[in-house]
Amino acid sequence: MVEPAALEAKAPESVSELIERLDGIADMLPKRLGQCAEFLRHNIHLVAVSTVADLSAGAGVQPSAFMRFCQALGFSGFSQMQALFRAEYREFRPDYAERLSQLRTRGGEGPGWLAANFAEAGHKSLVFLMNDLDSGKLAKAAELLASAGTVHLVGLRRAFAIVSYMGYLLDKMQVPTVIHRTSAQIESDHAIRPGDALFAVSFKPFSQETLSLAASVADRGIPVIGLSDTEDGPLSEAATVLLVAREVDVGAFRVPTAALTLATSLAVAVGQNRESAD
Amino acid sequence: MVEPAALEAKAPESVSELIERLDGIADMLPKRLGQCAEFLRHNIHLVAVSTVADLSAGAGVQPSAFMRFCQALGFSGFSQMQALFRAEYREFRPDYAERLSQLRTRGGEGPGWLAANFAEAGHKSLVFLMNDLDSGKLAKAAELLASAGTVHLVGLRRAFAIVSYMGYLLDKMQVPTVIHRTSAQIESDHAIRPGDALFAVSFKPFSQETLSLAASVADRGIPVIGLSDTEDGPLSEAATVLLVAREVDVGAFRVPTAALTLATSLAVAVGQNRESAD
DNA sequence: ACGGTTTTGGAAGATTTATTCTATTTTTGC
DNA sequence: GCAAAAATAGAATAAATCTTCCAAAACCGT
Repeated sequence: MVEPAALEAKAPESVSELIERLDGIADMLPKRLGQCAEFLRHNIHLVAVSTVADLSAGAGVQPSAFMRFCQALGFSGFSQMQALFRAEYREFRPDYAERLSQLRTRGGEGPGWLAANFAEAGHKSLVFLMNDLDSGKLAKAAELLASAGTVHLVGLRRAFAIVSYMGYLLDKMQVPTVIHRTSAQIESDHAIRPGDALFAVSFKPFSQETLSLAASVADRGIPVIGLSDTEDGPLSEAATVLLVAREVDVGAFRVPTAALTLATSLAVAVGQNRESAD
Repeated sequence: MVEPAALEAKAPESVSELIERLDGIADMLPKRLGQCAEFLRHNIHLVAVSTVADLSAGAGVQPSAFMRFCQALGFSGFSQMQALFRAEYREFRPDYAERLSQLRTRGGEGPGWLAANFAEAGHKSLVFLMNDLDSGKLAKAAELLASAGTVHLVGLRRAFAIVSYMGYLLDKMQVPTVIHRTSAQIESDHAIRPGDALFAVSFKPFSQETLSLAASVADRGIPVIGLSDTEDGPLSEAATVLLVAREVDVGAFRVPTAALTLATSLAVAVGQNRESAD
């Protein structure tokens, strides 16, 4: 490889910059260096805590190849690249770990300890969300809801909080929205008309009412967007698009962090889609 | 220092275990080793990405002192201790960074990008929560709610999702609970009686209805536990205990991740307090 | 204040880890 | 299919990092 001196002259100064460059040159990299790029793409977080030997082994190349890869990225060597990741790491979690471990060890019970556990579970849930998220599905869901006349929301028990927050957001963005099954049985299913869409939220153990509403609406050919904590639950049959948000439990309890994050993203996307359509 | 051979024989096998041992021996450590312990307590997250030279400099001691410190903890040396942290690091963020950066760099808009931003904001909110959390206040709040006859909840607009999830949890744990201001104005403030307690949630811009309910209840000498996104808002006057959960915004929007996590912790703590009181 | 014990600082030694070099293989252009 | 260029593997070298050692200092009980 001939290095285009002018172009690669300076090393990336942040991880984002690095990834940008990585994507830029990934296609024109020779075989072994390509392996390095591929491996890095999927294991970029390992750089901060690994040696070249580890990483090159992971990528299935010789240490020297990985070395050349670092230089192709514009670094003087591996160490300079690693320094970037270590710096970012130090910044990203100021002293959360400290706080967490203090709360965790001091006693091992009490509300503070609980909060620490829920917070840690929340972190993990968000990680899972980002790993599993199918942004194509999310985009499709946003599209369906954006083109609906009225957005109908349904979700009971633990799912109700999700639905109510989504209702709040949609209303704030002036999207016509109705939350179903709140007070008694007043809201008739017939309020959901062709041209509308239904957003149904249900987690294990599924609430029969939500499922049957989703099923009957789907039968009438109206789009149903589902949100659940599993791919293959009963919602998957009725739903045109099924979004999944797994949560990490703390004992018998959970905070629906991932679901709420996903639902909020969806609501905002719907609002933006509508706006640009006007 | 004489090492009590039998006791310190084996090295900690997890970070929690390490911290436990650290707290156990912290008091009986000589000066320099004590400095190491103190520094580690506050910068424990640095171990994964630093050298002994870095850490010993941070603690203000010689590298050899830090070395002895590691051994006092039961490790063969610094490397063994560091391996622990690196292993935990690898687990804790599987490949979230990868996912995030992919979504972040690919395009820079669309629902997937939104979700990535909200997820990142969620992480930060949880970090702030753990840093700012006053576990004494949280315990006090749990105590007040646990000793109340009926727990009354109020929160409108964006706060309603928090309140409804908390209501769900408390109900599930058989704590007598009422959510106020849902359907019309039917629920009279007079339903809140001496011996009860009110949990009021309100974020900027504050909802007048929530505030006035909280104020009138507080006037009658009934405990009010507040949850807000700021320390010095109008809720601080009425509230016996005020909990704070700051959230990181994404543009004009936010996911109430921290507030929901805090509220859930509180609800579970209340449930546990009640149970043990029965 | 003294002798024994513990702790410390600094430097020397051992080990791991990063980096470079070169012969060999693979690819590329013609 | 051949020559030139590029890329690679593996070993050799250089650098950094960890670890041990020991003389000097601080501490402690008497």
